[in-house]
Amino acid sequence: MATLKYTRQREAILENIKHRTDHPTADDVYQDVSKIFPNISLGTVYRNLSVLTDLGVIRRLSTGIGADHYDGNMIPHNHFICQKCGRVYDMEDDLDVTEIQKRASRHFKGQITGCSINFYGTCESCLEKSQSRNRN
Amino acid sequence: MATLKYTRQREAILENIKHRTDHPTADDVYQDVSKIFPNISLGTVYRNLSVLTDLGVIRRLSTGIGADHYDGNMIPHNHFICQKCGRVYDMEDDLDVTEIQKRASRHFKGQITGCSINFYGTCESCLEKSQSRNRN
DNA sequence: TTGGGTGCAAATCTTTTGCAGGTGT
DNA sequence: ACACCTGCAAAAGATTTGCACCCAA
Repeated sequence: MATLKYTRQREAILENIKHRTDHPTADDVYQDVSKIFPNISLGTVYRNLSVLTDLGVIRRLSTGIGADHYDGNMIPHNHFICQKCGRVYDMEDDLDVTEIQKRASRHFKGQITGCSINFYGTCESCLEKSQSRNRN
Repeated sequence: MATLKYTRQREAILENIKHRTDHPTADDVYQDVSKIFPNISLGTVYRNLSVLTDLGVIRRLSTGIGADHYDGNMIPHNHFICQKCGRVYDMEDDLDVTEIQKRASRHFKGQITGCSINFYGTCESCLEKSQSRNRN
């Protein structure tokens, strides 16, 4: 099997994701890491994001709006996706995904390894924007 | 505002989605509807799937694996997404999304209009396939 | 030394869009 | 007639991949 090999690029990418809380896209990470490695390529970023996701070190969030986002916070939590601006927010709910997953497994013949709960709507920031537009 | 106008293409697309239970992609629908309208274009299928989704007549499912899928069943239910084959399955769980959404709204300043719960893993069919491979 | 990793560019896949002509209402 | 819709094709956006060179182990 393939043995992972250390690279400064991969470290920088992981560092970047772990140290930010805004759920960046691959391109967001690329923009940031380019400041340290001006020659890094977007392909390398994509490859490493996939590797890190497969390792379970970071989490990929498919929002259904534009590019996938990535989350360095592996403590189980759910997300809100703004359908106006596409931004991803952490939810502070009391949903125990582990328990939900266990219950769902009882009625299902396949193997369930994960569960994600996404909320959709308009974020506070976008609500305010449309309110000020309506005042005109 | 734009008033909807009847077209045979749109009817055929809606018919197709409503009468199948396999959560087709835009291209799946295109393949099927092409049998009735050989000249229909993929663009028309995409446009109509968006219109119907916006109307709330069908539901768009973003799986994070390849193309979006569509669901003609508007009775609230959740989905399982096989990470091996990308297929989408209906879940028969007892999760009350309305209640979950209401509870989440209490801790959130934006406006929540929807919630989707996705389960991930390997479906029964793909489990069997990998079992038979291991016997070799 | 060698197999994984990188940068670059091309390719792929999915979805959107501009436009000219067609069609419900 | 007037919008809305369609087919076609090109464009756009996101992600993957082939390849030659590089580098950590």
